[in-house]
Amino acid sequence: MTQAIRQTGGAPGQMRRVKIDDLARVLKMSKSTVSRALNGYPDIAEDTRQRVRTEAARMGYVPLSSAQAIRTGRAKALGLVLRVDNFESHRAFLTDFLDGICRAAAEQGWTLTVTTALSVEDELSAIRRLIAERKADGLILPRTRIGDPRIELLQSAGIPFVIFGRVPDMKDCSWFDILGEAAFSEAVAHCATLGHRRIAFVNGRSELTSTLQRFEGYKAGFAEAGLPLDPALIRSDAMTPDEGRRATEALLELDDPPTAILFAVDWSALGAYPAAQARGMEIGRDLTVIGYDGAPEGLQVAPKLSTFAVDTRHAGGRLARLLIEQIRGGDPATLRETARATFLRRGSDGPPPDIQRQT
Amino acid sequence: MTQAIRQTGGAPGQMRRVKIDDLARVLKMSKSTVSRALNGYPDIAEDTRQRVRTEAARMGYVPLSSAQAIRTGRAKALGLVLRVDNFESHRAFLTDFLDGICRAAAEQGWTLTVTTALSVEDELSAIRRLIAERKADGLILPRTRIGDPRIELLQSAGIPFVIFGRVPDMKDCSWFDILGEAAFSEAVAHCATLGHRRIAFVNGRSELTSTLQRFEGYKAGFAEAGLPLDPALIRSDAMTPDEGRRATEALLELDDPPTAILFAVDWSALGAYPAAQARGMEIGRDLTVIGYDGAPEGLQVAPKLSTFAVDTRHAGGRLARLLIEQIRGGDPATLRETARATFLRRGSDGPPPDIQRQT
DNA sequence: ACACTTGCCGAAACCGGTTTCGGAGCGGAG
DNA sequence: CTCCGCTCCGAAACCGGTTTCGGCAAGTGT
Repeated sequence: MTQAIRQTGGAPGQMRRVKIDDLARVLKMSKSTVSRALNGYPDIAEDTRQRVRTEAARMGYVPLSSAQAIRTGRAKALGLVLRVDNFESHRAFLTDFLDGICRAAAEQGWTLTVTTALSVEDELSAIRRLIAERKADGLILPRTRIGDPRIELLQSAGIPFVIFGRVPDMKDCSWFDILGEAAFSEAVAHCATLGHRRIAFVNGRSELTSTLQRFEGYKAGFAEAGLPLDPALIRSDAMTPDEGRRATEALLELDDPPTAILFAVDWSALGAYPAAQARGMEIGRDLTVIGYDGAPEGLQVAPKLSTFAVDTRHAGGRLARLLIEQIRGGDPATLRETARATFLRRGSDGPPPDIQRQT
Repeated sequence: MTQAIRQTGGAPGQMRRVKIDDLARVLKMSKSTVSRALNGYPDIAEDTRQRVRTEAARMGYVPLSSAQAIRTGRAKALGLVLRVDNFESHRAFLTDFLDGICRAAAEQGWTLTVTTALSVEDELSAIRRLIAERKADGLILPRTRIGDPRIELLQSAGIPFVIFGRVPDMKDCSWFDILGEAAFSEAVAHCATLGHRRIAFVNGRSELTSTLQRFEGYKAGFAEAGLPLDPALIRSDAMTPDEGRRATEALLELDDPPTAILFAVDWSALGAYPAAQARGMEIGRDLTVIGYDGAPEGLQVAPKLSTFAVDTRHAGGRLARLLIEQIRGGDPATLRETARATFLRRGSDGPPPDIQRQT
């Protein structure tokens, strides 16, 4: 790969950029021909196109994206606004997620512009700024909430966007999502097969759409297993280990406590460990715990946390591709994809104590 | 704040952008006057400037950054390439770091373009791409390594950059850094004051410049305290809990084991907990452990990890400001800043067992 | 009253690309 | 031989800003 050729008489450090006029001059062609050749216009002879391509590569020509942007209206940049106020949230998955987006974007010559926000208003104004300056041609919306204001904003502004999650009654929305409901009905089925009958559920923050879906899966699992649903075994709004611990304690103090607890979030499932330990219970033997997310922290506890792993990198990649497709004119309603979380059975689940005694 | 006024006869959803010509027409001025008024040129009457400013705000005019970029050569974007291969690395600090950068950048109307990389070559080519397309006017380099190839690349390309860390003999480099050496000499002094004499040090990945600096601080602390340095008490390349655990085990198996262990990285300090537990030792009483980073995971263990907290958000903010300053023409050699980590005394440190018995 | 600044603004060039439009050159049909 | 259509390319307009340059009007000195 011989590229980035040293410029003629440039100063040693500060070598000048190769621009399209330079390329055209060397090729003895007009710059319009060069541009059209590079951009795949059909009215350019294949032979000419090849000559342009190779010379461009030899001279290390890279079009200035901002110059293209002004005419094409596309900055070839994706936008991502991260909420950093809810202290935990992404963290563990963030690098994977970003990597997935960036790789997929880079493949097509796109980049990612990120911004952070501390509140809803902050988030919306960040989005507005991004699109006003055209720092992004479209947006990826993580953590969709019920009645998400970002969606309304973007739809009314006519800006392409794709959401990580699903919104129920929303037309003209593109999305990628992990089927949380499938995971939790599978989790219930798994526990039922092991012999559990009292299976609790500790859900996450209730304004998120994913929370709703996971709960649906939990209920569907009970229906399929033919088990009765007990409202006392259902908690929500636990996102942290601390909240998970308190939820676990409350559940274990019931007259008829659960033998298995399903957590919508790994991070809160970690709170079950100190709670169980405090009561002299051993997780995996006296109490089954299953999480969701595939957080690496689940490997640091003993026994290791059984969980439904989400391929966040893959999700990021798919989201980026869907969004680019949409920006290029694809119909949002057809740009939808889902994937399943994969169950990682590790040490924190097993048959309930009464079954164990029988054997 | 009445902004984003509805356009004249635009379609309901797709309202048109206000461009500088629109603004000029409404103001009955030439667009060059408008531009110069907005950009603070001195040859514009103050009265005119005010009229332009208020009308711009009223109409919700935001200049198209890519259009400005083509003439000014500045995209008003900072670049950040994240290494995501070394599985841990940023993670816990990433959102804070990003937030710091984004807030500081946004204050001045700048944005952040991020890319990920899985290897050194990947990293360098990502940087090249960013600057070739001018997706970034300058770069922030986190995690500086000894003989960092990114620095050479950027210096020879004449691209502004600022490093999070310090490089010893490097001229014309701008940086922000936390004084790791100060933290570790303080840590040694703290332990010595508590009565410890055998104070071990478990350092991080040896190719990082910060690793070197923390070790310098450790040595300086011994010199100041008048204690003898024992090479047997010094380990390195521990970045994960697992590596931290193994290092701790090795240290505790010495004939004359340490009574305190200083870790260059919180994440590896967490490994001391299972190691101590396995030997029936209680951290904070039988063994003093002090970390560095201020990772939130340190709050999830018992006793809570004493550590030197780094304000990563602040670091990001300062880095962004220094870089913008440099892009605007500031001299890199003068754009340098450092800050100190603050010791958070929690539960994992205390006097050594022999002292405790005496009292 | 006259030249000479000075303050302030408009016209036009420019940045680096993309896209429209028209036309030269050529082959085949009539 | 002419006319037509097709292929392929160049000239020029264009995108939305910034910056240079020059000129008009008012103010100043004499």
